[in-house]
Amino acid sequence: MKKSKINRLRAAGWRVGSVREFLELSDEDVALIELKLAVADVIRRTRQRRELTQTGLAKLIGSSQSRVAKMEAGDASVSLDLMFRTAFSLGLSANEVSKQIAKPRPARGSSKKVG
Amino acid sequence: MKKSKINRLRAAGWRVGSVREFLELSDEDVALIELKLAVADVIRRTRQRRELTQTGLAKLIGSSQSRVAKMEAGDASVSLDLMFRTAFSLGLSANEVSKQIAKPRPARGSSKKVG
DNA sequence: CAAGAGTATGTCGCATCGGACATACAGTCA
DNA sequence: TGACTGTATGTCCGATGCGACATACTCTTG
Repeated sequence: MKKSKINRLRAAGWRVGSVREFLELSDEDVALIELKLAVADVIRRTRQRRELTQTGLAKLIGSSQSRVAKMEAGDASVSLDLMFRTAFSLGLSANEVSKQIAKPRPARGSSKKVG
Repeated sequence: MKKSKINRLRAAGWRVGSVREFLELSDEDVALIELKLAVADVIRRTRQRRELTQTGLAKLIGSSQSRVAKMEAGDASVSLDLMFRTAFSLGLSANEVSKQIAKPRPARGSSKKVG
């Protein structure tokens, strides 16, 4: 295993910095992961705003609910290509996605703190 | 063949709209292709600004010159993941990439006109 | 012209991605 | 409690991406 579990960790509230040395992650890897997580968040929020279920979105993009779930979880098995394509299917433009990403999101998951 | 040749066409100076009906391209596909082409441009310009050859950049990202060439050509065999990772390796941040993309680039390739 | 540097194109084998399916988990309602 | 809806997780296998290599093209320099 190398980057198969990173997203899980990060999604669970870990600060990336804390696992970076432990796993072998380059700066670019970290940046890419954070980008994916940001896009994942945009997708989830947009889907919810559109009042779509994961299943509904899956149908919209010609995929399955599990893919959507993984996508929103920032799972390593999902590419940026699929994420952006999905965002576009939700009616977002590239610029809109960019703006949503730039904007700091309200720190979800405040429970599992890290020392 | 479906989307294997699109980039070539587009890169050769075609307006995407003109081939859209001919090939079976959804709006999302088109948006994704344009995004890739935009990122490709950012990469090329940044590489040149850093006075790197494609071979040099390839070494930098642990890949080969041919990959870099395809990447900058917006070839369909290159993922957004690789492109962003490359942009990050060049020292760009996600926001910097976004800004570069937003900014309209100066219409490269004025030779092979269409129509 | 030759030689070299830089870039482009095509292909191959292996690794990863993606849709599908099964199944588990979390909430809600009666 | 059971039934139902929505979400998460794990796995399979066909499809696609990637590094590598060969090779061709484009310039420049001599």
